[in-house]
Amino acid sequence: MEPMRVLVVEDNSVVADALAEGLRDQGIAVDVAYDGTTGLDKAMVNTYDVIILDRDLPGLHGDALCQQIVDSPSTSRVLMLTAAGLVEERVEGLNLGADDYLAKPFDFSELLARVHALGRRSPSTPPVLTRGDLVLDRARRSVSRADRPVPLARKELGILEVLMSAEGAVVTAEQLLERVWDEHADPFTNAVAVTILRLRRKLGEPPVIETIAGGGYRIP
Amino acid sequence: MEPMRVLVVEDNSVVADALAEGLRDQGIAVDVAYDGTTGLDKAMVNTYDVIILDRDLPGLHGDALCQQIVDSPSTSRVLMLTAAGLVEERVEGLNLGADDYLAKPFDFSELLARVHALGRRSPSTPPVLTRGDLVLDRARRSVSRADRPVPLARKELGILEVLMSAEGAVVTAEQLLERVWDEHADPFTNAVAVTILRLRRKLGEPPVIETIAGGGYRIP
DNA sequence: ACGGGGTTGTAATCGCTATGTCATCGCCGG
DNA sequence: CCGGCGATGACATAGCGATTACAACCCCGT
Repeated sequence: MEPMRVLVVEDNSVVADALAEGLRDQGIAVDVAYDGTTGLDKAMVNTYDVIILDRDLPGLHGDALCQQIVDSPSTSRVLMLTAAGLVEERVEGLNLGADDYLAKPFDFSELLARVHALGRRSPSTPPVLTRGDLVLDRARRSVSRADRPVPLARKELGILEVLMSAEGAVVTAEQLLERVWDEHADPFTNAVAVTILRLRRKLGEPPVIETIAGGGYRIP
Repeated sequence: MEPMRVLVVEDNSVVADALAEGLRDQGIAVDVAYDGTTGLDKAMVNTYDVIILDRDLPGLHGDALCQQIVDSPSTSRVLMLTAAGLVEERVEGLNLGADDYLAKPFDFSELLARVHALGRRSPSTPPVLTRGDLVLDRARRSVSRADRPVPLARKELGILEVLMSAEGAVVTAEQLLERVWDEHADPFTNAVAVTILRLRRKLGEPPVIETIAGGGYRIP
């Protein structure tokens, strides 16, 4: 399954890195931005399920950032971290369109619970993807071809999910790396190629995944 | 969809009525009790998805009421309102079986979010679940396989209940943690794995619970 | 209060397989 | 022929889930 994607925007690098590490331990793909401007860039370019946003940011303030995210076509949910647990702060954040709040200092497990809660609410793509005789049922993490079940490993399923939801468009190996692994993945790896190979084997004949010379894959 | 059913138990009638009104605005069916005894009566007679319970009640104390509700065959979730945000209060409440807590003063939207979160996990599901030769009777808290009774411990039953009501969908270990334990549970525990193991043993052959590599269980 | 069976969580270990690395292969275009 | 890119095969291993053993705890009756 495609992992949940989270962006952490926090200027204190110690906090940011600790958060990122903790979330990654949970199998979440995490990107980090140490200031608001970078955060906004990443939020615009990539697609995240949840954006964890420190309210007190140097440069571009968390409130402004939040508003921009909400106004953008992005569907990301925003979890705002506030310094004090004041009710007024919460209300302000609410008005700006954040989806949840957490006052520092917080318990990591509580943060985790909320991130998952938000991720679950995230507008989910259709539960069942279909392409030709291929069917991918997200809820049961199962794939079948011509009514025959095809057992897949995690990354294989992730790749197939991305390719199928691309609706026939070409997806570069690099995009696959970002979405199924995360942005910190070694750019020189050929893990994608290997996984595509194994995926093709399991899916059998006739071939479903097409290679586009010059760097990309697609399912027509 | 059937509306969510909520009971508010709160002695301050101003607060109680405000809450009720706010919840009704959200399309929730709300009953109100202004003291613990009445609250208990209603809780026993009707079926609620969520019971919002003021801890500090005249007459029958909130703690006692909570315990009675939890011990009863009712499947209602309890959201306890505590006066102070003291950690001790929170821990006590959870030990008594409350599913969540909220410290006064609270933001209404936060209360709402939590009520929905709790309600989501307490569907007014059928009283008897069936899957293959497995039968789970919620009211009697009993399980049988191929007409043979299978005695189960509480957590085991909880897990089985979640899996059976998932209708063949995959449930992640983490979702099980949230629903069978509570949302503040230690995310690094392997309690789920152990309980699944014991559950499998008691259920015998052939295996009912399938493991989906990549983090999940299901009953096909 | 006391004791005991049953229940539950923790931690250590085991075995397996999914996954990544590396080296090689094969094809296509100059 | 050669250079480059993607496919492939072989291998090493990290990490996950299963399992075991144990300790803490809870609830019940005496």
